[in-house]
Amino acid sequence: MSRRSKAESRGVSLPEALTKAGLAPHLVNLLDQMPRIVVRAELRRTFREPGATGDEVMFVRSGILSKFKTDTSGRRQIVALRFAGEGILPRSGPAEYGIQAIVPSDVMVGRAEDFDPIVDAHPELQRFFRRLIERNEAIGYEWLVNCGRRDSTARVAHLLCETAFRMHAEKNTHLQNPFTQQQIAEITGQTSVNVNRVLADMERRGLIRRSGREIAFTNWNELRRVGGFQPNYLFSNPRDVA
Amino acid sequence: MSRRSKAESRGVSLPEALTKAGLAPHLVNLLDQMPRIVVRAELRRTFREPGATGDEVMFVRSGILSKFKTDTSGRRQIVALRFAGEGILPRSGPAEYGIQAIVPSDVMVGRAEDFDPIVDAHPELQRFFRRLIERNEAIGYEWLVNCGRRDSTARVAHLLCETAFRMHAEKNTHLQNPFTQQQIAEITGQTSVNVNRVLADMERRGLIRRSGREIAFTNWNELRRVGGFQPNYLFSNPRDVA
DNA sequence: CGGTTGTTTGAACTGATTCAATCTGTGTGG
DNA sequence: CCACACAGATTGAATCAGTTCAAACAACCG
Repeated sequence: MSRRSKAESRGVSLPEALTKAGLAPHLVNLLDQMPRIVVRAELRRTFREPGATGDEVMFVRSGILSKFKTDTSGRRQIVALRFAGEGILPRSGPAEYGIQAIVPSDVMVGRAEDFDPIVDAHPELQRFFRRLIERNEAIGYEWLVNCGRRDSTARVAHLLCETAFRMHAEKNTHLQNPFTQQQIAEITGQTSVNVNRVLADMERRGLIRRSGREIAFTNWNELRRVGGFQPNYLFSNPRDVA
Repeated sequence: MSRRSKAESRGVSLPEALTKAGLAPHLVNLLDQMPRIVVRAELRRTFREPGATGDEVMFVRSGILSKFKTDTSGRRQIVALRFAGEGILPRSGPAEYGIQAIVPSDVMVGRAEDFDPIVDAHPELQRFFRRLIERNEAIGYEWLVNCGRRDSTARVAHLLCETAFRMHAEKNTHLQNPFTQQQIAEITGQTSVNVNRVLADMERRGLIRRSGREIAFTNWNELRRVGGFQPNYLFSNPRDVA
């Protein structure tokens, strides 16, 4: 029973997510009535290969998807994450990146040919999705700062803070950490060995406490400071910035 | 005479750029008739502060603009570039990044309130700008791979290749390098001291030859290989991929 | 139980930073 | 035309953060 309840109670429905993001009810309905299928993205299996055509809309009902690219020497870099309630818009050509699940995920997949006409017909929808795109752009820029300018501890700290925010971890006291250390390495541009040492160090310094995958934030403010985490960039709507 | 001809002959007109990017003539005209001003972005002066409202469209007539962010400890990271013929679309809220010129640049600035209604009214324009946005996204992802996964030599080599492409350097034989070593460092996430050593090393290895700011590609293929540069991500239109 | 995935640890090494000094080219004003 | 200022490029030495390689350990699952 526990597995089933986890997969479903944790899920985010499409209308729920769209409404919370500020979309008007009649437009929510319009999108909700689009034909689509629900696909399970399994662990350790590539969901979409790099180069796959981008003629799909995706919505993450539960779990987490990652976009990744692979260096010529085969080293993998995760370039974006999509948490439950977030999505991936269609592209006009093939995607340069692949898609893989971080944890087993339920993904709603619709066709671009159904999606695009609806959006074309409603300027309000265009503005809505433009805001989401802007948010993703802002996150990408922040990740570049993370990889380019922060040291290894700060990078991990920043990722933990961002993840807690995007997963709506309750009051930032603890986080059911979804990542393996290898995945943290692939996001923050380092090796899993070093991630391990960084996490151990953060625990020694009293920033977090770990038991299994669960991470307790024993000193949230200090963790934010260490990671240089300023959550402004995560709010797609200017109204939301406190 | 040489200075004047450089500033003007190198400039890219808006209709020229839009047409080349595949936009239909009547839509090119529509955008070209928008009210706008031309502003000179000076060197070493911030053109737009981080947090400035994003209610402007910009088009780079000549020169290069950079988007940058600053870490909490004050270290600067350049997160995107806009070469002549490229632009910056309006945003719904304040921008998280600042804008600064890499070299003195002429920028056409229009108002979002003039721009948005035109785009709203023409689905073809929406598709057009969506493709440009997708291209910028792809470049951002590639930069993440660069910072996260490649060593310092590869990062610089990759940047040089990308710059040669985006500046349409003739047949990839040489490049009027627009960057200071400090700027290369701010793009590739390292220190200017190391960039200096990397460039010297690349010259020693016969990949490039330098005289002043001019860089000659003495071994373009090897430079590409070292930088892991696969230019696919730079083509906004799938047709263009050779 | 055996197999697999992920975590932890150690030791050696290396790539990149830091700090500091020097050098070069260019533009400015006297 | 020279002196000076200034931005940028170059170099050296010391240090350090992060990688690499290798091995051991823990947890989980069929």
